[in-house]
Amino acid sequence: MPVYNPNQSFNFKILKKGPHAARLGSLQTPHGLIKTPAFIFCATKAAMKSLTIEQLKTSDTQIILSNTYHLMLQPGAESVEKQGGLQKFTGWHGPMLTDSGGFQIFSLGHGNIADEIKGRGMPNRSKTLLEITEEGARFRSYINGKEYLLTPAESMRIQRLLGADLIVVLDECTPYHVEKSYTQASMERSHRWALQSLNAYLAHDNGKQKLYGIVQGGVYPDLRKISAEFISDHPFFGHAVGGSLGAEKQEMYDVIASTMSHLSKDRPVHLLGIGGIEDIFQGVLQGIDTFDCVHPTRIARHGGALVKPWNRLDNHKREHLNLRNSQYKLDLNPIEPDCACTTCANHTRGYLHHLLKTEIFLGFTLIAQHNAFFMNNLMKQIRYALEQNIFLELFNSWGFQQKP
RNA sequence: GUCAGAGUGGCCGAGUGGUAAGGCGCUGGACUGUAAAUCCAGUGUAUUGUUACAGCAUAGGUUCGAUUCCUAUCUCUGGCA
Repeated sequence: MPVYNPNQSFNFKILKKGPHAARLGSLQTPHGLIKTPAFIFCATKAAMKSLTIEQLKTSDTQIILSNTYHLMLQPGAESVEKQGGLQKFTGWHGPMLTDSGGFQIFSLGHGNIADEIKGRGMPNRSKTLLEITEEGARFRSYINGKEYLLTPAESMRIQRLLGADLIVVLDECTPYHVEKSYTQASMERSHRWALQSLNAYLAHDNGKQKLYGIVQGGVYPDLRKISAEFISDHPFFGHAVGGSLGAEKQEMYDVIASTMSHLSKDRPVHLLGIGGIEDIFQGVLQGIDTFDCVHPTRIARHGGALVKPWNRLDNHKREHLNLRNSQYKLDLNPIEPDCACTTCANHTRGYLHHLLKTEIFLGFTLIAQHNAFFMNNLMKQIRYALEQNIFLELFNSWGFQQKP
């Protein structure tokens, strides 16, 4: 595990170029080196749900992220700062990223992504996003009802106190079901917020953090071009691709492709919120360097274990097994026979099924550990393939076809 | 033995002279910058389904109609012997 080195500055190197826009790289931070392409696990409230730091290390995790919004409400940014910053607070001494709260401007107003895309709204839950103005976003705390105004400068201040290596500008993650005119106006406001974030960041720059600018523009190629060029034109350390990526996978891949074609090529690029297996392959092919997603850890808590295509018994549409299903009750196989994780080494599907049915937390932990190992191993294989010039062979061997 | 109370779907548990609420369980599904160990749907039998037939311990009875009222029986719980 890398140790914090204040003299170690940031840099991003492209070590090798792969097919299409794919690239192998390294991202140096004061808390350690991240080999890219890499996956960032979500420890939103400064904790990986159901996994310990030790278990994260065991599965070769490189970097985790936490969230400005959640930590602002509880325990408060000052509290984390007084306790030594996120790394000391969590016990994770490797690289970290914090999200700006921009996604909560979406999720606390519209619910989760699937619900918004499918038009299901937010059943049984009142909106705690009160309004979005030029100044920022006003929220009502779901903990104590107190109102908060999150502005670009405030997000930068909080992220500075939290102390992650990589931080991102405040933006609005645009929904799918809005008019193009809304997406455009939102994008333009996010651009203004990006500059305010950048200025606030530069005013207090202490060399310990680097800032990512976020590309918006929804599913519209012309807006993505404008946004990508805007972000590229300003001195952000890295770029992130955010906002609505569409309702279907092909639409997402098209949005990523059009965005990437207009971004400057020398900075690290993060794809916000994406972590499906195929999505990662397609993203890498388009030049994405880092990904983050709640999916591997969330589905683990719902009984979902990630599996490679050749280990899926019947349903090839889904990238995981639902171990709650009765078909696994007496299954003596591990989640995957060819997996080297500790869960697969020691436990059968039948046992994991039992843990899920009896609601023993260990079940979530064991599946989450498999999923964490799976994701890190996937990225490892991708990096190896890029290094050995066999990325497309790997890509094809997993059953994916190049899109678009 | 006697007195009292109680028997409702796989389980718990409402309920009432007009055809059994809600949980749990079970079976699936969803989940992509985490208000998510959450949410959604189905769950007596037969048919794709409208529908048909069962059904509130068991057997009778009263009634247009009984899970509800009456009688007997069985079982359980508690008190007294």
